[in-house]
Amino acid sequence: MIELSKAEFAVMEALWQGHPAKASDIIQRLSDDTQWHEKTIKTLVSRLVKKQAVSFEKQGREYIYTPMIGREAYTLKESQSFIERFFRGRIAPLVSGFAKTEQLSQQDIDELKQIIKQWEQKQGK
Amino acid sequence: MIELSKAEFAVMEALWQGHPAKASDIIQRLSDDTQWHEKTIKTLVSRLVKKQAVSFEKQGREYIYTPMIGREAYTLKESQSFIERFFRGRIAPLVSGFAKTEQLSQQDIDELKQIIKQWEQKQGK
DNA sequence: CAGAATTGATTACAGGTGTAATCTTAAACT
DNA sequence: AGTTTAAGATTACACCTGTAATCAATTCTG
Repeated sequence: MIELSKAEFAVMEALWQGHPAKASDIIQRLSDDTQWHEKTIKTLVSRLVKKQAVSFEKQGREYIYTPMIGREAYTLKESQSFIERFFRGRIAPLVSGFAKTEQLSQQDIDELKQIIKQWEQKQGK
Repeated sequence: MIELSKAEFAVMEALWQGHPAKASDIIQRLSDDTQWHEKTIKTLVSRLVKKQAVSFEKQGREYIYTPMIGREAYTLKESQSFIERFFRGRIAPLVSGFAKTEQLSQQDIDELKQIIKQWEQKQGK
C-alpha cells in the first residue's frame, strides 16, 4: 500500500477537496490551515506523484493534478493498521478509551447506535 | 507528549508485559514476535530512555528498566490524534468504515453496545 | 590472573520527512 | 525579440528511524 507522511496527507486533503487541481489551487487551499512555503508544497506534490498517490496532466506550462487514491480507502487502511497495532484488531477498546475519558458526545453515541442498527439489519436479512 | 516510533512502541509493549525488566528480558520477549538483533533492541531501549519513556536503575552491571508512561494513556493520546487527523475528531466515521467493509464481528457489536449502555447510565445519574 | 564474554555507550549509515533554495526552461509581458 | 516571471525539476540539509557494528568497562571462567 501507498504510505503517506503527515505532510503528504495534508496535501492530499487539499486535493481531495476538489480535483483535478493546479498546484496553485492546492497551495491556495493549504494556506488556510498551514504556513507552508509554496516551495514546500510543491516538493510534497512531487513526492506524491513519485509515490503514485497523485497523477497529473500537462496543461500548457502548468500541471493539473488528480488523486489516484480515495480518501475513504486510504483512511480505512490506516484505521485498520492503527487498530491492529494498538488494540490487536478490536475497535471496542478504542471507543472505550474515549468513553472513559468523557470524550463521547451525544451525537457520537447516536451515530454509533445507527451503525449498529444498520449492521444488525444487514445480518438479519 | 512523548512520541514513539513503531519499533519503539513494540519495545514498550514488551516492557509493559512486565516490569521492571532487564534488557535480556525485553530481548527475550521480543524474540517471539520479531527477528530483531539484540543490538537493535538495545539501541531502541536507549532511545526510549533518552525520550524519558523509560527509566532505569543500575543493578550490578545491568540495568533494570521501567516504563514511565502507561499503555492506556499512550494509546488514548494516539487514538485522539489519529481520530483528529483522519476524521476531524469523530469516531463514528471510523467505525462506519469498518462496518461497511464487513469488518465488525458480533463480539465487536456486543462490546460497542455495552459501552453505549454504560455511557448512558453515567449520563442518566 | 588472563582471557572470554557480556553490558551499556558510542558510532554508523541509508532511507524517509519537513522545509525550503536554486536551477532550467518555457511562457508571458513589454 | 528580449527580458522578466513563474512552473516544475533538482539539490540541500538536518533530524528521525530502522538496523546494526564497534568500543570500553566489567564480570565470569578456566
